[in-house]
Amino acid sequence: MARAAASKTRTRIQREKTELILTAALEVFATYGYRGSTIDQIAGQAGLSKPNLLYYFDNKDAIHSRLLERLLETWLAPLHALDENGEPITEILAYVTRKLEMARDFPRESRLFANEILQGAPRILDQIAGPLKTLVDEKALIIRGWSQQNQIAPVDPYHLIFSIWSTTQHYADFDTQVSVVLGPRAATRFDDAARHLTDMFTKLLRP
Amino acid sequence: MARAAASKTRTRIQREKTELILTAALEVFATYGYRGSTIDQIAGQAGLSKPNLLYYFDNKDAIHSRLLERLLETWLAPLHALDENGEPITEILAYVTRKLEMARDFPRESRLFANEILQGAPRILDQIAGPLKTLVDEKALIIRGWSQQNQIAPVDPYHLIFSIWSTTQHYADFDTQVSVVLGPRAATRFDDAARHLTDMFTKLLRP
Amino acid sequence: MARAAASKTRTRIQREKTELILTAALEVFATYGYRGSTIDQIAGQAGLSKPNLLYYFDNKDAIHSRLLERLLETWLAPLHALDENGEPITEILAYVTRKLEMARDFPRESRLFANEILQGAPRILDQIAGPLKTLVDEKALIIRGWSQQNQIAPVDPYHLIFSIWSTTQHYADFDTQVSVVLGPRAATRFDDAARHLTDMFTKLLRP
Amino acid sequence: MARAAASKTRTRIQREKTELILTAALEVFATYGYRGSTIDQIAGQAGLSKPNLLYYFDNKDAIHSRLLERLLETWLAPLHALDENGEPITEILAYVTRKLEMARDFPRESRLFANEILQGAPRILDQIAGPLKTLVDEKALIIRGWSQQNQIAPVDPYHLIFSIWSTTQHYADFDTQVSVVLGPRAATRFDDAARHLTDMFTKLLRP
DNA sequence: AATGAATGAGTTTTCATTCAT
DNA sequence: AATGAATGAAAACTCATTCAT
Repeated sequence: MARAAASKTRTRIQREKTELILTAALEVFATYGYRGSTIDQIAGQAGLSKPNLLYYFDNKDAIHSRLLERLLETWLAPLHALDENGEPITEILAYVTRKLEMARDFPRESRLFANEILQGAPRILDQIAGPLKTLVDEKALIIRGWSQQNQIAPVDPYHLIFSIWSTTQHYADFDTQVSVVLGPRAATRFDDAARHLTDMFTKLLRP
Repeated sequence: MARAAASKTRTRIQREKTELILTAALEVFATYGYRGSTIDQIAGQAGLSKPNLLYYFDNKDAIHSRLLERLLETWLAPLHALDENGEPITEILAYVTRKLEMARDFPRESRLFANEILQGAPRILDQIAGPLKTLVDEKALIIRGWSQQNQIAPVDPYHLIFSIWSTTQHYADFDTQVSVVLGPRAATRFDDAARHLTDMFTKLLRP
Repeated sequence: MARAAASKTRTRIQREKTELILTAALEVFATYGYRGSTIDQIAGQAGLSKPNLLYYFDNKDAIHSRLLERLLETWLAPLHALDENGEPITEILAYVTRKLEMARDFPRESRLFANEILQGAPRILDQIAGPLKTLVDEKALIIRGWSQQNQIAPVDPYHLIFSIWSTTQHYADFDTQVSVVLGPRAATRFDDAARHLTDMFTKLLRP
Repeated sequence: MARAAASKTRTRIQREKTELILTAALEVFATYGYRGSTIDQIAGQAGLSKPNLLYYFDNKDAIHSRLLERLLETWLAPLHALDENGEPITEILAYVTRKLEMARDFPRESRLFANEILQGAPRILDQIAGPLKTLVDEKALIIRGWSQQNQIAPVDPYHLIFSIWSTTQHYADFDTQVSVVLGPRAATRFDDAARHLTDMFTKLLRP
């Protein structure tokens, strides 16, 4: 009844513990997937007891859902920032760069998202079909506009976006493979990737 | 001991049932991940009883491992086929096309692989570090050669390969998202993707 | 229906296979106990398939019971041979020697028996309460007679028999411990034991 | 992880339940052997639910191992007490008596040990080869000394110790048989055994 | 006789969740 | 807020036994 999650006023401690748990859960879920993660693992990672963790969240699913909710905001921010009034190629390349920086700085978020989509997005299909699709449609329209006005080469805006997503997220989601394949060269993988992707998308879009 | 899996001579039934199980397991593992899948699910999918399934495979892990073993062969075949003596751009575009066809025709294999890498490749790290890396190194050398001889534009062969992998596999691994975002346009997603990717990689590689 | 075990006429092959199975089962049961042994293990040891083994014996219990049945005959033979008309001390010492030889030559039989008694003799209580007790009572009477006629020192015949059983069987049942404790001296353990036990029972019985 | 068994500070309940479980497990393991015992049986005997029992011990083997660990201390105590400076025959007879009392008062411990050795001591071979052998070697030296100084008759100290172990433990390990054979006389079996064994070892050792 | 195939009934263990304090 | 204790439901095997050929 008096669950922390339910009360509207949060104490500082409640907020801190909630964050602590979410951070731990992100780490665990991103590595082992939802079913592969146990509450024990998350509690251990957070330095809490299992029942104490469940004092802050109703159940395992609630933690996961909260993570996914927040995720989408962060996730869509770089695309949000794509400015209709900016210089088209600059805007798109900046978007590529931001996405790649996210892969570098938030790989666990990327993997959490990948895990979820891979399994058929059982928990965030609504968000995909709602906010995400809406935003993509909106930005696709802008890109199509640029294309029609010959500011960039003709390109299918949706598949362009998919290419940006996949190439950048690859460095987070498939990092294990990337690092092994690159061997010692892996140290500079993000810089090398930035150069490569900038080159690739520049050539693609130059009218 | 006297497990079917251990005997050297396989009867027809053994071969059939083994295939049946692997097919069912691929479906289940690709959808729910290793930990998220149960032997019961796989047995159900295969139309067998659980103990009967375990008559053919020693345990859950053995099924998964067998799938991954086979997978790598199929997985590397398109890259294997990249011919040093072919016309460079044609060869690379053909590789893109083959990879995209695999994403279309074997999406479950793609997701099985993605699931495994996402979790840190606990079960196939050896294969990644061994055969896969060896093959990539070999083909990267070829691509670098083409590049140095100006047959294709200068390009980092490793990151080129990553881009090909990620953009094509995206249509299998993130199909849920792709389909939702494209809505009715999803019907032609593979053809549209082929056009888009061919365009993109052509522009990237043209000297 | 046409079970081999049920038919009265046995072919040579049937007899041979039956023996083969019993030998294998003795080995396995003696080492792992009844519950710790599996039909697979026994079949493996015998070089037969599981169903083939069960063609000769109705079930696991039947094999075990048959072993125990036979065992008792062998087991009681040395005591049977104790001759009322022999020289008392000689007779008893000869009995000790025969028992020790059995521990040396048939350790698996000894352990099978020990396992069974340890668990409360669920399967051979009848044999213990019947033939075994009858025989012991009979021989105890003889020993008591010798004792009363001063041919041997006064001794409780039952506890004498228990002492003979325990000291000799110890070398089979606790062989693991005996061998470890004796270390290199273990090689001569049966000869040393013979000397020691002969000495001990001689001193005990000398009037 | 957060298993009760792993935490260092034990609450009262933890200590009590742990004892409760070990007592129950001793009863069950001693009767049915390791493989013949189920966690269900032990939980039932202890009046706990199966998962609750597994809250205190990681698994079946952990319970068994703990029992065996403790056992050895108890088991070796009587031999430990054999005093080099005492009167030799008195010391050895006192040892016989203590061992017989243990067979009477702790028959389940005796059977647990016997079960383990019978199976080849898979779980306590180290303890046998280590502490047990060390102690036996030490005491054998003392006995040999007594023997050489003619304080007791010449005797192989190792085989003497085996005789003491086997004759006394027999009343615990083979109690089923002993009781059936003795019939009504079984009531006084430990007193009769004490008299018999005292007599036997006295005669053996008197110089 | 012999064996590949199949299964029901356990048995061990895991784990999310709840209870009591 | 926090935690030790407890549990039901599931999941991964195991194994004696039967079936079909």
